[in-house]
Amino acid sequence: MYGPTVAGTPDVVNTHRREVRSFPSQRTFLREGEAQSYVFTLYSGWAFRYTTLRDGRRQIFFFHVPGDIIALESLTFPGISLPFSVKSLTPVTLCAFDVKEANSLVRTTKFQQDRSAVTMQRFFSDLHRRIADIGRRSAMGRISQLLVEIEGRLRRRQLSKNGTFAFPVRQEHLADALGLTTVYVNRTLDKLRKQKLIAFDRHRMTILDLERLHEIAEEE
Amino acid sequence: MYGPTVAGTPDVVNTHRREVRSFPSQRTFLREGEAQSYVFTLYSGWAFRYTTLRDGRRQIFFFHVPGDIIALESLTFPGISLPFSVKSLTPVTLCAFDVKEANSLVRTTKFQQDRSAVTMQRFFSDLHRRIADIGRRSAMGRISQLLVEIEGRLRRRQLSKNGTFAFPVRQEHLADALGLTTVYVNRTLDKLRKQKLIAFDRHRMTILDLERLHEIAEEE
DNA sequence: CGGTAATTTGACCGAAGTCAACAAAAGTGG
DNA sequence: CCACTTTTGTTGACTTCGGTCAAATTACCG
Repeated sequence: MYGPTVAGTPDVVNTHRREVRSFPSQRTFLREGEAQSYVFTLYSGWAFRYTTLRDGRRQIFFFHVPGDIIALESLTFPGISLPFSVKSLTPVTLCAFDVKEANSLVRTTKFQQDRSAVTMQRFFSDLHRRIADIGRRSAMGRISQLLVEIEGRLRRRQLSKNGTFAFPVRQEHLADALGLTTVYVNRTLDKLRKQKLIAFDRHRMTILDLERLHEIAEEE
Repeated sequence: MYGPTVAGTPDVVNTHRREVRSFPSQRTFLREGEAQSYVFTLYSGWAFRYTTLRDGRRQIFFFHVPGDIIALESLTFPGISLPFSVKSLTPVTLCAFDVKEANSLVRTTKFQQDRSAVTMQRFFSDLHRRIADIGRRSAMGRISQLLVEIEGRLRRRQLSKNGTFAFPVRQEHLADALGLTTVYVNRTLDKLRKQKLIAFDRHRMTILDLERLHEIAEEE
């Protein structure tokens, strides 16, 4: 259902795959504090990077969709210990690359270099935007912003058709990603639905009016 | 007053400085969207990276203290456009390095390599922690966490003595960094002061009980 | 079909925001 | 060095967005 992407996957994945690993849904497959000598791309499925506070509260930093590189940072700083864990949201298939080799592959061509620079730039940009969202936007703004971001990322990989895409994220995850509670996420989603901006059932999200949603994302 | 650091500064700064630039206080000297072919170290003074929302709300992502590298990301991804601006909080002196050269210098010795890996690791860790703070901690927790973080960073550079350090950050900046309002930052600082955890006047901060502050930072 | 997990709804609460006035510092020019 | 202005910080009264608690519904799954 959350199958492999084709066009959007960095070529490095297809030409120099090293090792494939699969995990079931809801499995933490990278743990905070570990140092990685591998870099992973998410071949199929969704995952998220997160941390857990001492009393169990959780903060989700980022949702990973098919085609994403999972621990980007260790690509350029192999051996650093990660400040987050990564957990699957659906069954996932990962491709593992030796950091050294992945690096030399990326550096091979100007095309690959630019492509990975763009990837990095988007990632950092999304991460910073998330901080601004949580720090300075209302619940409406945050949720809109996240939906717009994810729709865009999926679209580039042909995983969103007319604003409709598979969305295996529970309201609890949205809450943990956006600094809200599930109850309030629910009420806010309801508001977006009643305003005919989005439609969804449990597994499928449709953005009905991207332009207005984007407007709300920016203004609220 | 916010003078140069000695021991904590990456050696690369002292041995291969390229160009020195100075800016007055309150000057935005790196702008969002620009691509940098230089990497900067903050030789003296404080600065912060931030973004501004359409309606003027501001989110501060990170405070930079003397000895910090300013746009870390462009060290490994030269040419990416930055998702943030950087503004001085005091008069600052920067050392600019050509990215290419800085990189080859860093790669020269195992020592330098490890050192810059640790720097990166700390930076990413602080950035992720900030997200978790804003998303999941109370005002008390957020402010405590930030003070503990900054005291630690300054101490490693000998800029904090017995928990006392120069602190040219206005309450407005704390608010914009932590997703709060100045009024509430003020009340919360007052609470910390009344609990004898910190003391401060406008330019100087003293942490009176680091252990308990750290406890609050983790628990609230 | 029955049990568990996820969503939805209602009633109530409180942490943090808003608005506004004032006080204390810090510049600034004469 | 002092009046004057501007920035910051402080405090009070009141509001609100989002949280909490708890009880339905509704979806999923074996």
